[in-house]
Amino acid sequence: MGNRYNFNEIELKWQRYWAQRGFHQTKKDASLKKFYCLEMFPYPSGKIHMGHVRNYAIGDVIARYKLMRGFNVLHPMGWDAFGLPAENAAIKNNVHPAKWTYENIDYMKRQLNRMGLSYDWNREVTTCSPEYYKWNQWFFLKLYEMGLAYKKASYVNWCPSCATVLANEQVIDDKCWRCDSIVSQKELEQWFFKITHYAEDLLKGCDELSGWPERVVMMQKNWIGKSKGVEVDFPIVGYDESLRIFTTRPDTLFGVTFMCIAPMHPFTKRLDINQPQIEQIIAKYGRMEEKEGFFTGYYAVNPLNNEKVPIYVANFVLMEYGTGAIMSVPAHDQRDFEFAAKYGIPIKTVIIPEDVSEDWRDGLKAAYEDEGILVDSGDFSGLNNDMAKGRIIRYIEDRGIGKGMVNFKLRDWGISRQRYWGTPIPIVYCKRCGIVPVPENELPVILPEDVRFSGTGGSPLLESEAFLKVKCYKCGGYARRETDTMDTFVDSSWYFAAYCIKEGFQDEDSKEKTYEPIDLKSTINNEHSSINYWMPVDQYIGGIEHAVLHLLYSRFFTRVLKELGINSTAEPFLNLLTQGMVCKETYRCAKHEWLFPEEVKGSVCIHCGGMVEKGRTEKMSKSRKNVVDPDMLIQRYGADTIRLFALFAAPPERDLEWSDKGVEGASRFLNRLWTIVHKNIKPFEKKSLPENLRSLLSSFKPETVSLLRKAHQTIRKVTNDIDKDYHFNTAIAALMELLNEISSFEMINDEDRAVSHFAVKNTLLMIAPFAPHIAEELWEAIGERNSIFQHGWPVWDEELAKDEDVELVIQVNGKLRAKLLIPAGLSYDEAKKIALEVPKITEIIGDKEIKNIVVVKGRLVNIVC
RNA sequence: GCCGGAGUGGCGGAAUUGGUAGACGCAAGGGACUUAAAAUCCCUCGCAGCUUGCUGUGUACGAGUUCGAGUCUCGUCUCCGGCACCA
Repeated sequence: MGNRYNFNEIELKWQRYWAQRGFHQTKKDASLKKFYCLEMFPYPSGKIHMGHVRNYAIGDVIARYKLMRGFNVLHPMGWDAFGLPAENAAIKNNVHPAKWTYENIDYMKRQLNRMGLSYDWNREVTTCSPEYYKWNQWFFLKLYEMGLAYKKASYVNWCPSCATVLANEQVIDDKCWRCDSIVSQKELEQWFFKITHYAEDLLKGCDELSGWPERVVMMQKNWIGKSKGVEVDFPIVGYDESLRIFTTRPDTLFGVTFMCIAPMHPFTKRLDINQPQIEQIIAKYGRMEEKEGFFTGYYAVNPLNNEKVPIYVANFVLMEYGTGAIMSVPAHDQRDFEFAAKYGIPIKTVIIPEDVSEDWRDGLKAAYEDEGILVDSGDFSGLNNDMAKGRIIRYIEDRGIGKGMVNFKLRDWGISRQRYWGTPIPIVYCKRCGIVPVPENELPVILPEDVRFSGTGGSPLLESEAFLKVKCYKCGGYARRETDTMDTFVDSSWYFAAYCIKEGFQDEDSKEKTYEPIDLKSTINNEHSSINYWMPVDQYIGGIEHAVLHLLYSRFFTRVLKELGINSTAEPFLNLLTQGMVCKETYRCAKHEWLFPEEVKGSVCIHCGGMVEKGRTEKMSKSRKNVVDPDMLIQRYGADTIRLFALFAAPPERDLEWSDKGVEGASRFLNRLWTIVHKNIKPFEKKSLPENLRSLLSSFKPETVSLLRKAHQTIRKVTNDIDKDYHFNTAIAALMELLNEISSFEMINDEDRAVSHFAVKNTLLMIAPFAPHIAEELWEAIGERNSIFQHGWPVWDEELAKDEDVELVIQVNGKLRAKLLIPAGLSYDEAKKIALEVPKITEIIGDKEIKNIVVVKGRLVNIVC
């Protein structure tokens, strides 16, 4: 590697330079245009992985670019530091979660700095520190006051392996999102945040998320899941009560042939119903393979046509949605159809297709769920079913047997976790006073450190007498502390606001005073607060895996912030970039499962000699043995190369296939840049372009003009590519093209040297956000004094970027037949004339009659004959 | 099943409002330098055919609109992602 540049030396040099000068700190001047660039903060698991590298490289380019564009840039970083792995490590290695976590943070912070990321570390937040989680507790109290935090007994998702409760969002295919264990149902007393209070608003807000990827917005909408319908009461025969159901299909009410209630519906306990059968259904809950149920022995009356219909218990009816009871219309609902077929329940058609020519009534094989005309539906017969919906709802409301209703799939957010390493919930239980919140001035409730980690399940907090025993804040009597901690998603639901405030004052008039690092209280009703200055986040960057969980919770919390008068906007993230995964090819052998590439010789497993099958490229993961270690790469190629490759190999939102050879390519490019600049440092001493450049242009040799033009075109292209959807890959490609032209350019006279210098200077400026260290170093080498980032982003001259000659494409009947260079700006008629004079074209046309000639100015002529 | 997104060389990927398909990079082949290798530099590179410069063909498949379609419309297939008994 003889003449390669010493990246290690220069990268450390500039990292020191930036750090010593506080280069990445924000300016405390509220009159400046701000740009808040945020990447999802990592969980301090030990080391950073390639996904982090990609995420943070993308964010760093944006932050540095905006800095060069003159924005006051907030680019912070922190640690999502509470969570289960720390506790598991404690059990396994007998090390306290705090120690484990902070050591990991130290290591990872060094790694991030080694990448040359432009973070303002003064604003670093660590969620497991009391200065941070105090405010989680403060939020809890506020939500409790607002009636948005409450406790209730409910069936919850229970992961037996993690010994904790999971939110609905954390259950994937009936399995724990973290450990893949089958999740069961367990009845527990839990704290909930009433996110459903904002269901309508969160849904409406989706329309404002124009800076988000469409599919993420769609996923949020689906998750909130609004449906409009009607609730109707069906009187139970021989009983003084009604069964209330919810339906979105009031138009099918006349086709009801049975009813279904959830196994956990209150009626199943109140009425005399076969309990063992219910138990059986509940046991299989969550893992049901087919529709099952049984007849309760009771009947209900359809209030619309007074028909008597049987009531079933059915496993597919959810207690948590609607009323926990449904009307069943097998003719027009596939699910009901299957249930009816299985249990021999009659099917009654009430909607027929408008085109009745087919035999719609005979041998129905599936439910008819499309539009049509109502039949056998009393006064509503003959109506279009869609129109009938509204009328039937009105009829129901007029008769007082039900009312129009909106339902959401979104459930309240269960935040209780039976774990140690999280924020203690600031509540005590008093025999006399019941649930008593910890008063605000007693915060934070500190997580005790002197606990043991046995690993036998259950929270270690239960064993800490000092923590557990407490005086009631109301009556002074004996009380017990809540031992559950909060879901760690609470921590990440507002950290973006914490960054804003960590540094304190924004301007002198502000009444905001930061007596402690994150004082949310001081910002209440202060429109000049730093939160209001920096929020919302202008660009948020992270993985698609948070499309519902974290992003939805953050939107919820930001609404609470707004209600508290802390923040003035309801939406936290203006623009969202969801970067793709980092993938790599995999290898597997029949005996030894997944293999590291080193374990494959030729196409044979080195352990057993068996044939190795090349697996698909998959997301890098330890289990697939296809990870590459960022430390190793930085050691071998330097941070600039890794960053450049991660940005060049694919557009940010797409998956990136890792390629060792591709990294070599990026490295080659930077080395080429290095040698070309160094080769030319002497000639560059004669450097400035003449003032009257344009008038001199005609005296320059064509190559010189061409390089000048290329430089201006590249500035235009790179700027547009970054501004428009962050197309870094094509921006880098354009810079490569420019460097190719610079390298083949021969300098003969002073103006050549000046133009070449101009091209190099701008190449460095444009490469700076991508590969900041080498850019700084070469910037210095060509004689510039200040940091390259203090220089503004280059601007192009539209005149100089204009092509002199353009290639005119001549088509005959849409087929490419000739190309020739013509001066730019020729008129239609001139272009036409030139095209018709090309010998080859006249030959092709021959004596055919020309029917039409289409001219696209400066591009092509199409002769139709 | 429903809702999204995507299909372009050996590979990653480029292609403004429809206007030269394959930018840039990787891999491959050839050459220069070298005792040799590495590094570097130069040339070739969608496929097929031959007269080596041209002709034909080509963006998952089939139609259509258009002077002209990777791009627009309809249909089909495949892949990926999300939701999945939500009444």
